[in-house]
This record gives sequence, C-alpha cells and structure tokens, in this order.
Amino acid sequence: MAYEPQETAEQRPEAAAQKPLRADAQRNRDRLVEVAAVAFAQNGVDASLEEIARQAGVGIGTLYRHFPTREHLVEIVYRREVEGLCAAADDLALHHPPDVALEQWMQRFVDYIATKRGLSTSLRILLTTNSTLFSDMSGRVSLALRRLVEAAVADGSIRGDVDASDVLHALGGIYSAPDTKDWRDRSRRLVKLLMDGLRFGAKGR
Amino acid sequence: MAYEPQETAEQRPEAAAQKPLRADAQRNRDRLVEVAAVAFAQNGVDASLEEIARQAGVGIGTLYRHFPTREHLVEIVYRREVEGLCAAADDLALHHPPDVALEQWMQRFVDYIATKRGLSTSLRILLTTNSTLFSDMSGRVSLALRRLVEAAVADGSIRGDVDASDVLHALGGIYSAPDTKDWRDRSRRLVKLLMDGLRFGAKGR
DNA sequence: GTAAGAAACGGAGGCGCCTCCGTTTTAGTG
DNA sequence: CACTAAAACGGAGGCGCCTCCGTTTCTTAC
Repeated sequence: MAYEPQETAEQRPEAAAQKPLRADAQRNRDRLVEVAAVAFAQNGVDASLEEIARQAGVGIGTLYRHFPTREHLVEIVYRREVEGLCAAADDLALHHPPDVALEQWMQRFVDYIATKRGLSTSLRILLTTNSTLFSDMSGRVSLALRRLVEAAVADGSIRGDVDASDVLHALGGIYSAPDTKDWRDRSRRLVKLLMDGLRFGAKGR
Repeated sequence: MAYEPQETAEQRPEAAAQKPLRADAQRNRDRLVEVAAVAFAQNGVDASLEEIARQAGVGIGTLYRHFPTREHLVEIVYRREVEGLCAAADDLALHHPPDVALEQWMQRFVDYIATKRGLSTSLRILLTTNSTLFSDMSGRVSLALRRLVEAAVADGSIRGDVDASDVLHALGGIYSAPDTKDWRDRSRRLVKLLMDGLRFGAKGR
C-alpha cells in the first residue's frame, strides 16, 4: 500500500521509463493515437479497432502490440486530450488579455466535454478502475484554470472575489445539463453569462 | 423521478405485465436461464452466449429474442438466485430448529457469494446502472435474514442482544476477504465462529 | 380434426475481437 | 556499405456477437 510519489519516472523501473521506441514504432504509435482520438469522438469508445488500425495504415497486430486492450488506448487518448486542454490555457494566456483568455478557454472546455459525453459509461468504468488517472487529470485541469483566473483577477479584468474553484463549480452545470440537441449552444451561452458576471464588478468597469 | 412503489405489476402497463408466453417459448426461456446460471458461475459473466444457447438446445436467435443483451440475461439470473436464497430461508425455518436454520442459511449465503466473486466487475456496472435492482435485492436478503434471526432470538437459541443488521454486518467480512484459494473454507469457519458467538449467552445455555 | 394466422425458432452471414507467427525493417557494428 | 540480431510489422484464422428472415410449431376457431 505504501507509495513514494516523489521518485521520478527514471527511478521507477516499472512505468513510463521504457527506452525510446524505434523510429517506425513511434511513428505508428502516434498515428494510431491520432486516428483513435477522432474515431472515439465520432463513434464513441466502441469504435472498431480494426477500422482504426486500417485508417492509421497499420495492421491490427500493431495496434494490439502498442495497446493491449481497448482501455489502454482510451486512456492514452484521454490523457492526451486533457494535456492539450491544459496546454491551450498557457497558449491563450500568451496571446490574449487575461479575461479573453479565460473565456476562450472555457469555450474550449465545453468542446472538450462535448466529445466526452458519448464516452461517459466507458470512461466512468475506467475512472473507477483507475482512480489515479482521475485525480491526476482533474488536478491538471484545475491547475490550468487557476492560472487563468488568477491572471485575470490580478489584471483587474474580472472581479476579485472569485477563485478557480468558484468558476469550476459554475462550469459544473455543463455536465449535468440534459443531453439534448442544443446542449452545446446552451453551454456556450452559459459560459458567456458566466463571463459577464465575472467582468461585472471588476476594478476597471 | 416520482415513483409509486405500491402499484402492482398488473397496474403498470410497461413492465412485467406481458401476456403468458407460448408453451414452447416458456420452456426454452426457462432452460436458457438455468444453463446461463451454471455458465456464469463457471466462467464468469463473459461466458459465451452461443455456448449457452447450444447447451440449452436452442438457436442463438432464440436466446437473443428472450434476452436482447447480455445484461438482461445476467440480471434475470441474478434475480433468480437472490430469490432462491430468500426462499431457502423460509424452507430451512420450517425444517430445522431456528439456530440451525440460521447457521445453514449463512452457509448458503457463503456459497452464493462464492459464485458472485468472478462477476464483480460486471455486476458492479449492472448495479450502478440499475440501482433499483440493487435496493430491491439487498432489501429481500436482509428481510429473509431478519426473519431467521428473530425466530432464533424468540426461541432462545441465540442471544437476545443482536439483530439482523448485526449479523449481516458480521457477514460483511466475507466480501472483503482476499480472494485466495481457501476463501470458501475460511468463510465457512467464520460462519461457525459467528454462530458460536451467537449461541453463547443464549437463555438456555 | 383441420385450417390459418400468430408466435417462436434457429442458423447463416457479416462483422469485430484478439492471438500467433512468418516476414520485414531498423539500428548498431566492423 | 554489409551483416546481423532485435524489434516491429501485419494479416490470417478462430471465435464470439448479434441481426435478419425463411421455416416450424403452437393456438384458436370452426
């Protein structure tokens, strides 16, 4: 049960430390993940693995060598998307005023959730089976959000009496909203509304 | 969300009220459930449905007509087994002194849990998806146990300062015990131990 | 009985899963 | 370069899933 979270990947022999892949292997692996991301978003996690292999231009054997089970592949795709989402936060912060960056990031968050709605069952299984994954990922997301919010507060473009967890909480409504046709539009409106609320009462109004 | 638990099956048009099956259909359905119970216990819930159909002497199409998905079949089997377990309580109560009836029933409970250990993942999914099923079934079990315990207490063959929930709680250890080879023996010993504790301090000691 | 319609049957067919292993590609080494 | 071992590839094959629809069996009414 004891676990030493400080040690680095190199020191842990069992995970993530594996030697660099051969060039062709790396190439194929990347393509598989890329194709899988699209396929899962389009057809849900039950998308045909054979089809994914075909579209990536590799044999089904190759897919299974890289990802022994469907869940492995789903997990990798999920991690990659969360990382993309967090990276976008930094990127937006560089190229926009803080409040705009925050708003755009939240819109991206909506898009991200949108692709995950079909996957809910399977993701839930994955996340209950592998709770490390969950805390890992939600930690990253809230960290990214925190930076955006704090920058916007510091800059005076949104009100000072809120923090990241308030905003995340407000975004929570997106999850629970019914799965209707207009879910996406509704969510976008919610983000706009939220931003108006955040901007109102800012120092510089 | 509102739900009216008092209404009978006949009054609810959508469920369980369906007209009696044709004789051959009923026969086949029963055989399928019976075979499936054995197959699931032996090979887990991933047992081949084609094999089940074959062993029941029907075509795969027949199986799918009766049970549109694997989960349907698993649910029916599960319900049937819980009902069998509860019925056994009444039966044992008729043919044995109360304390013996209780002990034997607990041993049967161990057997029942034993068959469910392989199914845990799939059952968990089923039970989280369909929480009615869960409360339904655990309600029945604790009711059956309550009758046994109360009879034994009334009769003076076990001590009077316990109730059904105490006993159920004590049995809880069975679940969490590690899944070793000797799990069953260990659990049987646990039941014997528990019974000794219950008999000790009874009026008639 | 028997005739007719309804209900149920069953298995072929098409697809996806995953394993296994003969073939090909890569990355070192002289 | 040329050679070789190791790594990676890929797809055939065997199995299970599930649907679809032509065939069989049951039930009801005469």
